[in-house]
Amino acid sequence: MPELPEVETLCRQLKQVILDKEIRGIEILDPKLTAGEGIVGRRVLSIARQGKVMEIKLDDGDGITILLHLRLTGRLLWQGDNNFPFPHTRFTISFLQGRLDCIDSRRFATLSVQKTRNSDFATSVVEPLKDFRASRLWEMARRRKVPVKSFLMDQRFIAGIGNIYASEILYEAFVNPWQKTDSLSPAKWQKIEEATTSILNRAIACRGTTVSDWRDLFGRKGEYQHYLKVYARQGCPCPRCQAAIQFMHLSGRGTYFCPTCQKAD
DNA sequence: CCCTATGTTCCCAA
DNA sequence: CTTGGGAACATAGG
Repeated sequence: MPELPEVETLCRQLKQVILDKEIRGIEILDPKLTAGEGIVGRRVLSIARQGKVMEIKLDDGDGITILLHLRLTGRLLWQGDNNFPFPHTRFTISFLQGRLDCIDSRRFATLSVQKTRNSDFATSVVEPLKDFRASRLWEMARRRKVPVKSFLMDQRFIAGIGNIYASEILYEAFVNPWQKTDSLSPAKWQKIEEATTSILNRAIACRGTTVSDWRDLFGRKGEYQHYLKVYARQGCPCPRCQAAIQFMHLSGRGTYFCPTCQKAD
């Protein structure tokens, strides 16, 4: 469910409620999850995101970091009034001011606690809103023969783009999802760079895309679903040329595109 | 009962 | 080594 804009939304909202607050307790309700040692009594130093991974840094000399990946159906919900936990609540972290619940029907979400790493080593993984440059994409992709949609969604190369935004980005950039990365022109990479930046920023401003499960930290739906141009719109007219949006599988994932606007080079 | 699903990882075959 | 396909994980909803 959560891709980069959704995780970014949660990070920003979490800062409003738990930054500098002390953890009073943790309760693990799903036996699949084991982490959680040593966080009680610590204070939240910072909340950040790397791709779809949330990093909550806690203070102390040997600072530790909570790492959370929500996978497909994970949610975070702030319960300011100590309400009863929702069904499928997998763990809760309590503060004096309220409780942070992780709800996850399919139980794919992962939680871990690690010693805080000193600084980010120069990674080769691109963060779309930081160092996303067409030249860099070209450099990574020029010797590969994967479909460009698979490349955009490959977290080893680019952090945070999932199935919804990959379809939207390629539509916006006039790129065919099946086109192999080694055959994309620099001009197309430039289009991809621009589309990615504008779409992800707008989706963040909309607090994410709610097509089924997604809710923000306070239980509200996002708004970007109103701006989707191809995702989940098979048969609808293309906003640019009126051709029917098509749906096909690519590497096992539903892929939406305009057969007219997104022809391969 | 059938199919689908916003993610990731692993196994296997070409 | 690269790439693609399929299954697995576990569950809800149409």
